Amino acid sequence: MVVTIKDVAKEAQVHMSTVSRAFSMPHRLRPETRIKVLEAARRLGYRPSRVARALTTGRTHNIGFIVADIANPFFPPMIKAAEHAARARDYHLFIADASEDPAIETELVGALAKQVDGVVLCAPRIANAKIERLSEDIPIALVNRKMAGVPSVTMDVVQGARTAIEHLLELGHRRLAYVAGPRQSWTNTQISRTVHSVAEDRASVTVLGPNTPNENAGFTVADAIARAGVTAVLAYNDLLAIGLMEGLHNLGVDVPGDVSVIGVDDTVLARLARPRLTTIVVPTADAGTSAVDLLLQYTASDDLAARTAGHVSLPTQLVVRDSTAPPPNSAS
Amino acid sequence: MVVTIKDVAKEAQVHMSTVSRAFSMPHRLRPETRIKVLEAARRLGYRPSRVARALTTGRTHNIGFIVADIANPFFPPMIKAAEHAARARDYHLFIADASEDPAIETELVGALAKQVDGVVLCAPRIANAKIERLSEDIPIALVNRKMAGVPSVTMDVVQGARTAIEHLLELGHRRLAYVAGPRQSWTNTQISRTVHSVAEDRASVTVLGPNTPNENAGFTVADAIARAGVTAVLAYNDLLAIGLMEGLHNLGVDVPGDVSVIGVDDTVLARLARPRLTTIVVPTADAGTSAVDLLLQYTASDDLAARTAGHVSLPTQLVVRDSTAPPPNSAS
DNA sequence: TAAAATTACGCAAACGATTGCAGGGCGGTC
DNA sequence: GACCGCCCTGCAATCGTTTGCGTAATTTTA
Repeated sequence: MVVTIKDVAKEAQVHMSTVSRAFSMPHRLRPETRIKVLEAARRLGYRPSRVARALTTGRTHNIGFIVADIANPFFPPMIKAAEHAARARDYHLFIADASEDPAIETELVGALAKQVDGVVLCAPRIANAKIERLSEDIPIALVNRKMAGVPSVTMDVVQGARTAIEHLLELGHRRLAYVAGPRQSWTNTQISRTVHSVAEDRASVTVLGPNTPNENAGFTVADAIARAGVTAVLAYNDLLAIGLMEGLHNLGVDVPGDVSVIGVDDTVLARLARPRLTTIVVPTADAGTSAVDLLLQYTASDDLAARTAGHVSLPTQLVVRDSTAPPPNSAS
Repeated sequence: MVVTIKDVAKEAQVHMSTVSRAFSMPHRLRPETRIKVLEAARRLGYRPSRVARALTTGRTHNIGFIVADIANPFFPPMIKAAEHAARARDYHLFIADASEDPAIETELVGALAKQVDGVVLCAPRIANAKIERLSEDIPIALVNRKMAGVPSVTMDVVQGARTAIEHLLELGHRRLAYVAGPRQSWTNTQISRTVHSVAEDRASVTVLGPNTPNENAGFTVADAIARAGVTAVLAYNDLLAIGLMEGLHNLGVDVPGDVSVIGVDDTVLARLARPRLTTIVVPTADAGTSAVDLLLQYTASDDLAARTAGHVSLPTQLVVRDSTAPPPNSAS
């Protein structure tokens, strides 16, 4: 029913191995036989079986791509870019959604391991130690996490958070809050540290969290923010920030009149929200592309000892919109 | 390096075939040997190779999932649901992004065909005839397209569009516009027809398009809308609607004061946009789940003749928010 | 033009599982 | 107590490629 290499061999009156070579090492064939084979293949509509090929070569030409939550608008552009990059190199992408759960995440790399050449973990929620262990079984590349010996791409959120806080300080804010994300998130740690170190003795900072990074959690935390007596807040991501803004609006707290809000990611939502959200732009698409590049580059060398784990750090920047303003009584 | 069925066989002192059976047909084994094997497998950390298994059985336990544009917020919830549904049945998902291009879409199913048991085409942009041809090579399930002999799930957008238009008519609008989506989109055809048939002699309807279904296109079309002298518009999807609203705002046209706008999909964006977008809610997640269910059910029977292509139609409904109001001089 | 070097291609053994077939052991029946 | 049948497990072919090895064919070199 399906046409195999053997059919092509018969059609072209050569041996299977010659057909195989016509595809994988064309230059080792006499031009006329190569043409004869390719012609026969075309005639029969032959497509090599990637499965069979994978079995002998040990390379599936597939990549696993695990994200915390596909529905979080932070990820789709990254997935899209990664998928295109992979395809350009004749790779295909398995997508899996870990539902923000470390256990599922771990399980997923195990499940995928046998049918991919490597997996990229996006914003992983699992511990470094476990990643280390997993990466002994299968090449792993990380997005938004940094680990020695593991290829990774991070977004320089420290830089972004620094300018964000400086922005708030310049506006005159002295009582800040950080609405934290998931505890296991590397980005969360980075931002949190930066907020503290930049504010230092120039402003107080209250931390609220950890939170699941979605709008609901943001909405819920609004109450605590209102009571915390802060005039500005940086949220772990846009989703939390937007939920928070809704929550505050709901409580009659004006943004940015009473409280300024800054998000992170610059997802589509940020421009749309009212007030338009001041946020930190992160290059998600670039991250997706770089991640598959690094992974492929890492898996390229066959002897494991020689493997070199590249790292790339992507710049971020603050985009000021309408959700930030001077604190309430700064005019008085 | 990797542990194979042979290693387990040696460890458990049985033949490979016994190991194989311990997994695929446990009941055919004496309990003690089964335990012995499973125990050995566990000790060695054995995981069957899905690749090798695929080669003999002919079933990869993978599904291809092709969407027009991952970055369109319409798709992520669908992908997420589909991925979860697939995983629950021990299937994995290949995601591919066709970039709204029929040629790429066709190419993708070809590329994926050899390593999946079937592919679901979401909101396909390719012609029926071609789908028909493709589905001879590989089982296909459709989302938002209906074809005899091909499993499919559609969202009853006719129902949704009807109520949307009725809503506008009730508000008093008499000059309507439909901002069309991609020509090849089945949904687009459905909506367009419905708009005409419902409006009929109760209102005029201008069609603008086709358009690529993104915000940019919506923004661009604003000018034409402003000039068309219409008081209400239904857009092919939320993206177009939101872009249009921005464009109108930019031209000093008030929504909904001067022009009412309705979208389709109820993506996250609809609630966030200002004014909040009146739109047609479509059950994307259900569609994702149903699609893989139908596909798997379709591929279940081995003899092709007996295959039966199921179809499910999912209900939609209008959610009225702030982007619709009576036409301008209805008060005068 | 014969020997040497190279090239082109066939042969067959993998890769890691599944599965129809068959044989050995054991219990039940007459 | 011999025979029949079932249950359990081993044997080996198979899925569709790749690839090291060898040999025949061709080209290069002297």
